[in-house]
Amino acid sequence: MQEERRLAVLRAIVQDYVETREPVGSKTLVERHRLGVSPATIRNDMAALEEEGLITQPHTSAGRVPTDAGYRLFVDRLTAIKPMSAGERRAIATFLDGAVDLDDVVQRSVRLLAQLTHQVAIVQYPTLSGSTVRHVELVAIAPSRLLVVLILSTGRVEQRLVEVPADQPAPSEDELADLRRQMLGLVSGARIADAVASLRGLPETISPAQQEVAGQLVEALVEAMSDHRSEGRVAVGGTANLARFGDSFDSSLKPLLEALEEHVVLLKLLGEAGASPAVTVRIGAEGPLQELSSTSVVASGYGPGSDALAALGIVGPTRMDYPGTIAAVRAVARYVSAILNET
Amino acid sequence: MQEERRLAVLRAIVQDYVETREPVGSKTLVERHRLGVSPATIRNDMAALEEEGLITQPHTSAGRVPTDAGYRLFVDRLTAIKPMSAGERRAIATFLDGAVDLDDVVQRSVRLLAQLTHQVAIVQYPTLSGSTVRHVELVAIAPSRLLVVLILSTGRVEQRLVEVPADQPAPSEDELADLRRQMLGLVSGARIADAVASLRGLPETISPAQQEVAGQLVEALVEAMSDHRSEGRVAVGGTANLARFGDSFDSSLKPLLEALEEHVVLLKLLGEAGASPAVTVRIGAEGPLQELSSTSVVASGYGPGSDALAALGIVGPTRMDYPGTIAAVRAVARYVSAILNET
DNA sequence: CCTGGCACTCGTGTCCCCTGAGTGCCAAGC
DNA sequence: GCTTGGCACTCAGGGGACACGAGTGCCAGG
Repeated sequence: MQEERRLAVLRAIVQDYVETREPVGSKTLVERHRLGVSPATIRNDMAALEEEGLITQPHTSAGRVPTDAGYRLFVDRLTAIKPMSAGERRAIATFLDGAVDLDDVVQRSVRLLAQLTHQVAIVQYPTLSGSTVRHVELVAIAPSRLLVVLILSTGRVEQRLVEVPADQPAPSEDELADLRRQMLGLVSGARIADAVASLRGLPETISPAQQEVAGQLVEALVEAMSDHRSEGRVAVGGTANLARFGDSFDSSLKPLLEALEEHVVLLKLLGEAGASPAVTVRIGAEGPLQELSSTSVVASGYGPGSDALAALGIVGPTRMDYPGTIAAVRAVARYVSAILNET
Repeated sequence: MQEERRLAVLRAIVQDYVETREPVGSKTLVERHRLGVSPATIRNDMAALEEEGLITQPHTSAGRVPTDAGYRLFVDRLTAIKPMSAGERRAIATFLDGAVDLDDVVQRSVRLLAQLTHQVAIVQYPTLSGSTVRHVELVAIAPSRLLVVLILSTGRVEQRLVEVPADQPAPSEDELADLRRQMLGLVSGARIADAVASLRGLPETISPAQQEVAGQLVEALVEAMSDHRSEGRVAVGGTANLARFGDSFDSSLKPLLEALEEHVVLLKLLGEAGASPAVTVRIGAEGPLQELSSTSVVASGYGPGSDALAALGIVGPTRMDYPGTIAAVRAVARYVSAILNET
């Protein structure tokens, strides 16, 4: 009974604090929320909540502020994710549907997320490892210059140039076509990880004269498949929203800006969110970086199919609108996944 | 005679102000620089410099601060660009030489610039329009699916997928090879702008049966050539350096962050710098954006050949170390140009 | 033309006080 | 047993008074 009201008080504190950015006192609380009791009662509840470590007061004569644990409880139990309005859904859909290719999808998603949440948005490019091979093409650009093209199920196209060494015979059109057929047979439709394994064995089955060249081609293809750069690539947007950070400027802005430059760090921030299509919330010091202990991360996996391919999300102050943010992240993740499924 | 000393005073003021970030007074000036005269004399000079609009005092009882015009004069006449040290040159060279492709060159350049200047670095991807066509390739991925590959002198590879409509006959291998030969004849080695013009006339010379497909292929090629996205793409780095901005945080940080998100705005900032391989300095309100009136831009064109292809540079507070920054921007532009020339 | 001296300005830091928001606790009431 | 009004207490933040000192402009003498 009182327990219920206490949680209601916590919810009210979180909501008010997020909105006003100021420690919230017992009096203003009863004024703004219909709690049906007097300030004195609220004070008792607050004392209890503080005892439990859910709220704290910056200084003696100030109101209360949620702790990380307070936000945690709020997120886990006190909030129903408010669904996006029809208008918002439509806006998301039309905005993302205009994308022409994978890169465009990612870039639009970042903008969209930043705009919806008013936070810094991060979108990881879909990793190759989870996707499958749609097509492989070999092209002789010049007698001794071969272009290897790899097309993946995500729509990504990778290409590599291969130079045939001067002391090697350049493969003929027919030989090339044959090689291509063999490659396709091995990898078409296969997942990247499997494709790499199959390819490794290919050169041995080829006529010795062409083994050298085939080896090089396979090498290029494997490299394209395990391309580290696109594997770890992320897009960042909405950094201008940092200007609203306000107070915690000096203390947390610099490490955050530094983190945003380092894609590796960002991937660490998104963390295991990429593993599942559910929204993950990391509050304050729960995150992997102690420098960012006053920021939270709301992230979700996305990708075609039910197991996520990559992650997207936002970074913001612990004092953020969690329900709205979670809803936005979830919505964008779903729409992007849907789009990736179509193509 | 006095005129000379006045300029020396201006130089000293700029140097001290940049270093200390505080208005500089007559007394500290004679202490730090061997000007050989007394503070009173300096005061007279300062009054004259202020009369000319080169310096100003924030408030009556404070020292002097350079105006935009003061910085301008300093940059134009009072500073010899200090050459980079041998160590720095070597560091630049080795850092950039490790790049594997064009994107990598650009990304490394951004990091390098940011690190050298401690400012926010901007590097424009080389525009296509100035480069020439090295090769065109047509590949039938499936009977009704053609891949158009365009390779440019800058090393950039663009590709487009073309679907042959169901009601059209798919071109045979021979027809495709023939079409490719014709295309190559028209555009190989040509500048993008010319190539686009030549291609437009191609379909008319083709047998009517294939005109439709040829037209689509030409369309895809033209689109790849005038790809707006890569045309205007820029890389940004070193935003963490914004944290050092210090005082002018609130006023100029937000617009700057916003500008950094908008690539179009960044291109405007770099401005005509891309037109020539010389270093351009834009101080404060000289720039195109009044919101950024307290920031300066130091930029330079770069690219293979003597006429620049794209621009790179840095954005920072008007109060910056111009000689060092100019030297760094120039050095990086030259090295990047050299690398583009090699490949 | 330079220099030392001098009066003047004014931003900044410090101390102090006051106000008001907010609390904790207690005794009375439902 | 929870709730409530009352009350004393704490303390951050704002505002005024004040001294300090950096820096200036001007003037008269070298």
